[in-house]
Amino acid sequence: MFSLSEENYLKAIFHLERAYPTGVSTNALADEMNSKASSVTDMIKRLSEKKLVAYIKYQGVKLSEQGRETAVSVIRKHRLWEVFLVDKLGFAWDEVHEVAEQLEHIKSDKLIKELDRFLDFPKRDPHGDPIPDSNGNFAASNKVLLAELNKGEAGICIGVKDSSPEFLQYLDKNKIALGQLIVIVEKESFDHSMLINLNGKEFKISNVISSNLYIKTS
Amino acid sequence: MFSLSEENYLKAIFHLERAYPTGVSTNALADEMNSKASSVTDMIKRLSEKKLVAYIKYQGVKLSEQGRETAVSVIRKHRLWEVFLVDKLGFAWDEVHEVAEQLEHIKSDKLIKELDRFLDFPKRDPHGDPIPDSNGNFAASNKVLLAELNKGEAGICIGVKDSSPEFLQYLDKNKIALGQLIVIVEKESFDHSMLINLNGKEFKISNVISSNLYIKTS
DNA sequence: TATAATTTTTAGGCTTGTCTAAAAATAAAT
DNA sequence: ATTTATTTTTAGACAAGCCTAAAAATTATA
Repeated sequence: MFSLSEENYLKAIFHLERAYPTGVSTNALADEMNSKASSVTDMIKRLSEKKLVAYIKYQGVKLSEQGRETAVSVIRKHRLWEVFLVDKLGFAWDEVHEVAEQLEHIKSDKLIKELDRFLDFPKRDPHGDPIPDSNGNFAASNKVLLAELNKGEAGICIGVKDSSPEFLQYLDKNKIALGQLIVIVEKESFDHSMLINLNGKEFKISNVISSNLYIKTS
Repeated sequence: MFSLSEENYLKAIFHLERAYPTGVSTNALADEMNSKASSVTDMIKRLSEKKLVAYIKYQGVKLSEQGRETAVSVIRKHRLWEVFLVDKLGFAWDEVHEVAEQLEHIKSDKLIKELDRFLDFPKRDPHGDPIPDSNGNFAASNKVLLAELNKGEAGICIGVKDSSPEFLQYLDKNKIALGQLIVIVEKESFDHSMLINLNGKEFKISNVISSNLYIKTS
């Protein structure tokens, strides 16, 4: 069993490994954890002693197999709880993160197994992020950012990159929900803004928006 | 906001106050918390500085109004989660305690409000213990121990005093569930064992059993 | 390639929550 | 009413996690 703090560090390293494939830097982790570099060095040493990460001084950290398993299990729990909060308790998708941050640390295999069943084995959380299965495997998804599509192309919105309340509320306000078909009517080459069609209604969005929406095209 | 440890101490003090109305002793608390008397003294000092308990050296502790509120709120959360685990996730009543011990510390007013609604505002947990309302009030109940009844009397089983897995499994095995009508056919004055009638079947139980079953007679 | 800037680590300190061992206070017993 | 036993508190230590400030290592720049 690992502490709450250890689990949070592992989760952060997991998320940062995509951006830092050669090793997650101390400062990047400190930034992600809202802590100081010295605290990160301390924790990394502890995680390294427990064989949860591979650590070489001045070269950042990588998760070990066991570290990855633990991180993914926490992410699985986080996302299942998010589904619970939205589907069963009526939370909005911008309200779930903080509570799920707490619930993800509850330790009980049976609880997660039964929760998964109770929720009917969901594959994605309310923000469209994939829920890893109990073996730690993520469903492969051919998602692409809306910003990468061109005029005339279309696809279904399947997730958000930025899941801040501000962005999610913007989407709610403009009736952009997961599952929504989006057709690109025009694309401005200068600022990369787009004119999109949602259920017959045309709507203009900036590149900031299109760079934070995941689309399934196939 | 209080720490996990502080919440657990407040909860323990709350439960012990019934047995120690003049003040909960350091040793009793240490015993309940599975810790040492010196640790308890330390924590009591911290709780006292935060005005959660009234503490006089060598005379034990009592909860302040704020301490009681906090303890009751934790108990409310514990019992609501127990209902969730049994009613929604299919846990047995002897499997819920450990998980509820973790879930009771999740901090979110909205979560508890919505959970309560989702569970249809339950009044009792799976062991028959009352769930305090959001103002901290317990429903008054005229429950009595089965052991206190005499030959010829009858009542409905509404709760357990001992909620250990061993006792709960004993009850399951012998088909004694909450809501069950129990009639006392005979009572042995020597060892206080009883012959009881459950749905027409007669069954003998010792005083240990009857002293741990709550009955509603009215 | 030396120097400057940045990143990372070390050193030392703080709080929470725990412990053991010893001292002090209270309660029990002769 | 002393002595004995028990309970409670104090003193001092320790680990986890965090911090600041300073030193060391690395990277960038002139």
